[in-house]
Amino acid sequence: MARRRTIRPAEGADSSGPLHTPLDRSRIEAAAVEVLQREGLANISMRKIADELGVKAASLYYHVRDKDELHRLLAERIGSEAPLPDAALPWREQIGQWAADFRQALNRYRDAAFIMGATIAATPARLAHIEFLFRLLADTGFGDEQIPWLASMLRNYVVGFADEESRLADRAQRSEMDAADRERKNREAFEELPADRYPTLIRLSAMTVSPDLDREFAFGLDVLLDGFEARLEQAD
Amino acid sequence: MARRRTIRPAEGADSSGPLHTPLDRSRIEAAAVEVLQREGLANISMRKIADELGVKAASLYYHVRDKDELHRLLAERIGSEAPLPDAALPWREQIGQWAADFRQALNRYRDAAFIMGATIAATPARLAHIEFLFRLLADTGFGDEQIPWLASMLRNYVVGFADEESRLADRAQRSEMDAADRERKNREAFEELPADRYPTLIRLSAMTVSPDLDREFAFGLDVLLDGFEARLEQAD
DNA sequence: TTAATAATCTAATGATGTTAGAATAAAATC
DNA sequence: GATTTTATTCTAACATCATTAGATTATTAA
Repeated sequence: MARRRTIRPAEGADSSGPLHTPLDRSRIEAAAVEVLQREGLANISMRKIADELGVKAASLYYHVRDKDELHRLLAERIGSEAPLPDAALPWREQIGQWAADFRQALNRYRDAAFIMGATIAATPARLAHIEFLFRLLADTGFGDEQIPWLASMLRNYVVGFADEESRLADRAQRSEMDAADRERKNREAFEELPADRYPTLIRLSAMTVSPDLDREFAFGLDVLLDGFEARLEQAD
Repeated sequence: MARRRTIRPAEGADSSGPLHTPLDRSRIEAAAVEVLQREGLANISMRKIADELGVKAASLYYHVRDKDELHRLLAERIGSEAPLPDAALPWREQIGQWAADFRQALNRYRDAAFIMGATIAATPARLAHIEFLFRLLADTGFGDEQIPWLASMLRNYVVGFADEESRLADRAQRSEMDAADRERKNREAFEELPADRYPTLIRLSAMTVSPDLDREFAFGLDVLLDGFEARLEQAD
C-alpha cells in the first residue's frame, strides 16, 4: 500500500511535463482565496483555481468533493481568522470585541458575508464562535431557551452589516469614481425619485451618502445590546 | 410606426407554428415564479423560463435585459406582496405588523430572503417599505441620523430570520423524513461533536431542534425594539 | 523488477447566459 | 390591396461552467 507521496524535485523548467508540488486541500483553498480576491465570488470557477495551481480542473476533484465544499472551506477560513475575545472582560465588551473582530475578518475577503450566509456553520472555527456566544450569554444570565436566538441575532447583525458594506465597496470599485463624484451621483439618483411618494427617504438620503461605517456599526450593536440588557433585567 | 400588437388568435393546435400570446415582462415574471417555486432559485435558468412559456430562451432578452433584472423582478414582486400597516396604530405595533407581514411574504416564495438580500432595493414596492420605516421612525421621535441604520436593522432582522427559516425548510424537504426522524437525526449530529470543545452548544442543542418559529420571531423583534426604545428615552 | 496504488490528465457530457443576425408576423403607408 | 416599416421571435452559435469516466503517469511496496 503506497501511502505517502513526497514532493517531486522540480529539476529543469517548470513547464516541462507534469512536475508539480502535489496538491492538497490547503493549497487548493489558498488558490481559491487568490481567485476570490482577484475576481469575486461570482467569478470563481474550478478551472481558474486549477490554472492558479498549474493543474487541470479535474484534478481538484480528487481532493475536494465539489464546489460547495470549496465554499465551506472558504467560510471556515474566514471564520478562523476572527479571534475570540478575552473572557475576563465584561459581557458587553466581550460581545463588542467579538463583533468588531468578526466584522474585520469578513471585510478582509471579498463577498465574505455572502459566503458566510450561504454555507452551513458545521466547521470547527465557526462552531467555536457559536460556542463562545452561547457560553457568554449563559454565563451572563440569559435563559437557556433564549440563547440560541439571541446568538443568532448577533451573528445576523454582523453578517448583515458586513454584507451591506461589501455591496457599497463593490459598487464604489466598479464605477471608478472618486468619493465626490460618487456622492453627487448618489444624490442625483435620490432626487430622481418621485418626491411625493418617498418624501422621508429623500429627506434622509443625505445621511446614507458618506457614512462613518465604524461609528454606525458600533451604534447598531449598542442598540441591540440595550435590547438584550432589558431582557436581563426582566429575568431578575 | 407599428406600436401595438394584438393577441394572436390561437386557431388550430397550439403546437402548429409560432402561435403564442405575446410575451411581456409580467408573463415572464409569472413563469419565473413558477420555476422558482418548483425548482428553487439555484435551478432557475432562462431556458426553463422560456420552456414554461412555449418560447425560446433568446426571446426573453427582448423584454428583459439579463438574469439580474429577472431577480430584481422577483424581489419586487415579493416586496409588493407585503402590505404596509395601519398608520393609526402605536409605533411598536406598526413595526410588529410590518415585520410579520414582510416575513409572511418572504415565506411564500422559495429562497425569497436570499433573493431580497442579493438584489438592490431600487424598485417601487421596496422603496415604499423603506419610506414607511423611515417615516414611522421619524414620527416616533428618532433622530434623523439614526433612522437609516435603525431601519436597516429591522429589515436585516426579518430577512435574516426568514433566511434561516427557509434553510430549515429546504433541509427538511430534501431529506424526506418526518419530524420525529429529523429530530433524532439532528440530535445525533450534535452528539457527534467533541463534547469537550462545544459543551454549551451541545447542552443547548435541544432548544434548536423543533422551535416554535412564530414565537421566536416575535421574541427577537421584541428584544430589538426594546433596544430602540432605550434610544428614544435617551433623546428625551 | 514487478505489482499495486495514488495522483493527475484527457476527453467528453450536458447545462448555462448571452449575442448576432435571420426569419416572420403584424401594422402603417401608399 | 400591395408594399414598406417595425415589432417580435427564432436559429445558430460562442464561451463558459461543474462534473464524471476512464486512461495515463508516477511513486511506493512487495
